[in-house]
Amino acid sequence: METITIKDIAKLCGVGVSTVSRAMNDHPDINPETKQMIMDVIRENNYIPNNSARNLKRTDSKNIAVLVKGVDNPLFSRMIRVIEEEIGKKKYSMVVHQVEYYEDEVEAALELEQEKRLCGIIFLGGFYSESSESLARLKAPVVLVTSAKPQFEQNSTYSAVSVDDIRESYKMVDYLCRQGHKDIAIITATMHDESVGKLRLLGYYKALQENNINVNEKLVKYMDEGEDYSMGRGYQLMTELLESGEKISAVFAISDSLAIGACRAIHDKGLQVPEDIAVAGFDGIDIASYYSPSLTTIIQPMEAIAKEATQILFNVIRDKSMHTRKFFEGELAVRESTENNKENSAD
Amino acid sequence: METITIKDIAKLCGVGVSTVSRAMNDHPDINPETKQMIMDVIRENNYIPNNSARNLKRTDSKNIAVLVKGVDNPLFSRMIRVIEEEIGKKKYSMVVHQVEYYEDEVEAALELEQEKRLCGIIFLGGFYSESSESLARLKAPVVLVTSAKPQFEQNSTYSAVSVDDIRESYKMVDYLCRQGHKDIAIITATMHDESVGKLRLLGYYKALQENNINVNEKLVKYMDEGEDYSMGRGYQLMTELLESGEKISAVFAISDSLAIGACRAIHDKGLQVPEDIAVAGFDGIDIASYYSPSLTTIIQPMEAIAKEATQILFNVIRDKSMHTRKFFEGELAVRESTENNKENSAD
DNA sequence: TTGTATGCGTTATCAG
DNA sequence: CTGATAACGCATACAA
Repeated sequence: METITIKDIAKLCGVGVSTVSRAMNDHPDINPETKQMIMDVIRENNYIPNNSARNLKRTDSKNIAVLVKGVDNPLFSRMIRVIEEEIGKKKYSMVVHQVEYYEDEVEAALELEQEKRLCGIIFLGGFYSESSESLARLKAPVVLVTSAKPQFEQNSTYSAVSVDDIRESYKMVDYLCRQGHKDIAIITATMHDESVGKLRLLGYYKALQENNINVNEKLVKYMDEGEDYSMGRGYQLMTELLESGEKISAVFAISDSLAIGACRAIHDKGLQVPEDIAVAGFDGIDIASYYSPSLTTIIQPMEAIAKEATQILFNVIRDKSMHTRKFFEGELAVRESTENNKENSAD
Repeated sequence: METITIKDIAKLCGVGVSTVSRAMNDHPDINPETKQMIMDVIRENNYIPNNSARNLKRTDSKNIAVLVKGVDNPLFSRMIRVIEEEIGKKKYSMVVHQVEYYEDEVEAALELEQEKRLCGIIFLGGFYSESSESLARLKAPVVLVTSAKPQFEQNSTYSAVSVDDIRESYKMVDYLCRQGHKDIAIITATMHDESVGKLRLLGYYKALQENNINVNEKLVKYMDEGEDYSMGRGYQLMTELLESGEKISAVFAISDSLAIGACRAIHDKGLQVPEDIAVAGFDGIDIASYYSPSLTTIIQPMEAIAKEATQILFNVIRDKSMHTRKFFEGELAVRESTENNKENSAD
C-alpha cells in the first residue's frame, strides 16, 4: 500500500494537480462536475492530503491552537469542547496540544506556530510570570484563559479572560467569616506561585483583614512543589494541618480536588465535615456536587469563559481589534460542606 | 519578525545548510566546534526548525502517536505520562491526539499518519467493532489499550493490552454475591455497546449465573446514547433504578464516575451506602478512594498496562515481532461502599 | 568534514 | 475554467 499523493489522483482523474487542489480546497473557479468527479475518486481511493506539505505551502492557515496545561484538570475538557464548537462554526480548525507541567507553554506554542502556521493561540491554564515577556515572541494573537496575569496594560500583546481570582477567593473566605468562622485555614499553591494560587491567597488575606481576623501563618498551607492540585495532595496537606495542633474551624482549598482530599483527611481523623470543620473548594467541577457532603465552592462559568475567549480571538484575528481583559463572575455555591448546623447557629 | 529558516542560520554561521542540518540532527560526521558554534547561533536566534518541512522530507520518522478517546477519563492522563516517559527513553517522540466521542479514531490516525509519518500508533480507549477492519488501513503498527476487542486472531494486524473485562467484572459481581446480595443492579453502557461495556455486562451475567441468581432484566440499566460515563449520568440512571420500585441491595456501575453519581442518587433518596444499598465501581480512579464512603472498585494497573503497551509497540517496530494480546489482572479493592455491616452478617 | 543540488507533497501564480 | 511550474523549509545523496 503505497502512499498516495495528489499526483496520483490527478492522473487517475485525467486532470492537472492544481485542479485537484482546487477541488479539495473549495476554490470558486472550478467546474462543479469536474469537482464532483475528483471528489469521488478521492473518496474511492481513501486519499488524505499530506498536512505537512499543506502547512508548508499555505500562507493563510485557519488553524487555531489550544495549549492546555494540566490535562487532569476536569475543567478544561468542557472548555475544549466549547472552543472547538465555536471555532468550527467559523470554519477554522482547532489543534489541541497538551503541555506538561514542567514544559514551557510558550516554547510549545512557538513550535506549533512554526509547524502549523497558526492564526491564533489560546492558552488554557498554566502561566507563571516568567513566561510573560516571551509571549511577545509569538506572532499569532494570543488569548489567555484561566491563566491569571493580573497586570494588564493598554496595548497588551495578548488578551485574557477568567474570573477575578482575588475577588472570588475573597467572596468565599468572606462567606466563611460571616458564618462565624475565625480559624480559617487555606490550602494553596507553592509559596512562589505567581499564578492563580497567589491571587486566591491574596483574596484570602483580604477577606480575613476586612473581617478583622488576624492571619495565623500556620494556617496557610503551601504545597511543596509542582503544580499538582490533586486529591492526594489535598489529603496530605490537610493531614499535616490537622496534626499541627492548630485550632481550625474551616478550610478553604484553592481547588475542588484539593478540597475533596481535605474532606477525606478530616474524615479519616474521625472528624466530621462540616460539623467539626467546614470545607470549601474552588472551580465547580462535577465531583463537587456529587461528593458527600456536597462541596461548597466557587463555580467558574467555564462555558461562558471559553466562548468569550474564542470570540475575542476572532475579533483580534479578523477585525484587528485591540486585545482586551475580560473578567467573569463566579458563583458562590453554598452546599453541605459548610452548612452551619453546630453551635454557631446557637448564638 | 520574519520567520527564520535554516538558510538564515547557515548564512549567519557562514556555513552551508546541510551543516546546520547535521548539527541539529546529531549527525556523526561534523566538526564538534562547528556544531557548537551553530547550536549557539540557533539558540541566540530562537530558531525552531519547521516540523512540517521535516516530516515532509523525512523517511524514517520516530514519531509515535497516541490517540485518546475520552479526555475526561482521568485514567488516561496517568497513562499518557507513562507512555511519554517510555517513548522518550527510546529517543522517539510522542504526539498525543484527542479524539472526540463522535469522531472515528482510525480516520484520525490515518490523517496523522499522513501528516507525521508515524512509525507507531497507540489507541487509548474507544473502539467499537465497526472500526475493526479499517484498522488494516493503517500502515504503522498499532497497539490497542483498554479498548476491548475480545476476538483476537493469530497474525492479527494489531496488538492489544488491557484487563480482561469479563473476568474483572465477574470478580466484582461474584464478590457481591458472596456478600449475600441477591438483587444486584448494573449500570452499564448503551444496549448496542460492543466495547468494554458489553464485556463487563457479560461478566455480570456470568457471575449471577454461577451463583444461581436469576437475572432480573429490570435491574440492568443501560445508558441511553453517547459514551458518557459521567457522574451525572450515574446519578440519573440510579435515580431511575430507585424509582422503578424494584428491590435492589447492591449496584455495580461499570465505571467509578457512574458509581459516584449512583452513590449520591442513593443518598438523595434518603438511603445509605452501604447499609441500604452497596455500590461498586470499576477503574480505580483517585476519587474512588477519597469519596465517602470510599468506593469498592476494580483497580486497573494503568501504569503497567501503559508500559507494556509501549514495550510491545517497540518490539513490533524494531524487531518486527508478532502482534500480541496481553491481559493484566485488576485488583478488587474492597472498601466502605460495600462493607457488610447489616443483617447479612447476622446469618 | 563540508557545501550544492534535488525532491518531499502541496498550494499559489500565471499563462493558456 | 484549467494546467504547468515555482516555491514552501528541510534532509540527504553526491560532489568537493
